[in-house]
Amino acid sequence: MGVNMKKESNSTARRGRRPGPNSTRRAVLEAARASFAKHGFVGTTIRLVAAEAEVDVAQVMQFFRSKDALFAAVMAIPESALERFNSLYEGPDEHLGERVVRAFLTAWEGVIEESEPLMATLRGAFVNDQARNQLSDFIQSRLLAGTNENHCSDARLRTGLASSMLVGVVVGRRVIGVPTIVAADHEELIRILAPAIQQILVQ
Amino acid sequence: MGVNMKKESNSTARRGRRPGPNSTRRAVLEAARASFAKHGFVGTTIRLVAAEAEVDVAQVMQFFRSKDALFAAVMAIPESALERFNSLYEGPDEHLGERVVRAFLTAWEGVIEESEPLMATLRGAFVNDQARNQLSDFIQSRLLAGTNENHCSDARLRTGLASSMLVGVVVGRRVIGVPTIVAADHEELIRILAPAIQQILVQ
DNA sequence: GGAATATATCAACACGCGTTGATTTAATTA
DNA sequence: TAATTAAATCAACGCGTGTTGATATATTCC
Repeated sequence: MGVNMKKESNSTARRGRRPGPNSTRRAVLEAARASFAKHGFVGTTIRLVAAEAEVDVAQVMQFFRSKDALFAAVMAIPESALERFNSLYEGPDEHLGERVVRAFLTAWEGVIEESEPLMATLRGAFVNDQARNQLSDFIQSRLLAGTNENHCSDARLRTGLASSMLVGVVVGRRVIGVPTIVAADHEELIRILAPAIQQILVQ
Repeated sequence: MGVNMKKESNSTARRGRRPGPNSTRRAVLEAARASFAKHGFVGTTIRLVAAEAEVDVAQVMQFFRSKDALFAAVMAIPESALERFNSLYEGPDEHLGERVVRAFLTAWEGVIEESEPLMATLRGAFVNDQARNQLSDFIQSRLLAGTNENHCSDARLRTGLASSMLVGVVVGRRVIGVPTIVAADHEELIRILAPAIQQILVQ
């Protein structure tokens, strides 16, 4: 009784084929991440992900149990993106706005392993409840994670608004594709946005 | 030869039943507007729109030719919303930011006949090319329409960014539903956002 | 009345989707 | 070798979708 030990094997190790290098699973995950980031949740089909990863359709369902589970595996916000926001409040207060804008731009437009899950979450937030909650948490509390002051409701609102506005800039650049905003480079954006974010955050 | 004159009728008016009060068409349009605004383009099914309007499915396809055409008819940004932005530059410059924020909040959260097409366009921008272009134009040039100065590229970028950020706030409130941002009322938002938008617009 | 036209209803098509089951091949251990 | 287990492939199901055609019922003009 107790735990389910099959047969009389005295070894706890399971027998049979060990999981291989799992290169296929990773290929599926990367194809899915790219597709979810580019086409959104409903615009992504398992069949196309499978084709992109050069894998059978049923294989995708065997690794991940469903399309929702596959999406959940993709949109897990990577640690590297979260850590980017943890040390924002260290440093001179008069440059807080600039540090925040830089952190956002780097997270959303840096290496694809970091930005694609965020884009997938953003696009999915319009359709998928889990993505909506995750993005809500990100907007609400990412900028608050670095500070250890008492968060009066006004500070919570201010950080939430600053995050929303920067997400709006990302939407303008990478979803809607407003030409003028797309054409601007990071330093140009920082020069204009940093003072405004600064004003919102520190009153 | 010439124009197509049927029979020898000397009257250009067509015979047969004249279009009725068209109450059904309007009911379909209102149901579609609400659904596109609430559930987005892909989340809206013609069958549900027809059911909501208490109309047969094929009727919807008879009035509007396709789902895309129905969506196009819905997301036409109403004149009242556009006019809201035409007189923004009349008045003291030190209150420009406040006027802009007020115009956005009123357009996006005022009466549903005005805000629903905007919400439909916003949600559709993630899937539909036409909606994306329309929203891009709105973000790019709505704030510029009121001014008659020479638009240096810097001013175009600044107005585009201000619009994107305010769209981001709307996304946070009405799409993602960030609790703190949803809970804030208009005056609270204006108090925090107006100075930041002011700073972006007038440098 | 009778022709002409708009409005409304019914049933079905073709397609792509997520998902499932059966089956075969490959790798690992007793 | 033989058993065990994972990886991979094939074919299909059930469902909901946008869309279409045939058909019946009103309404308007000659």
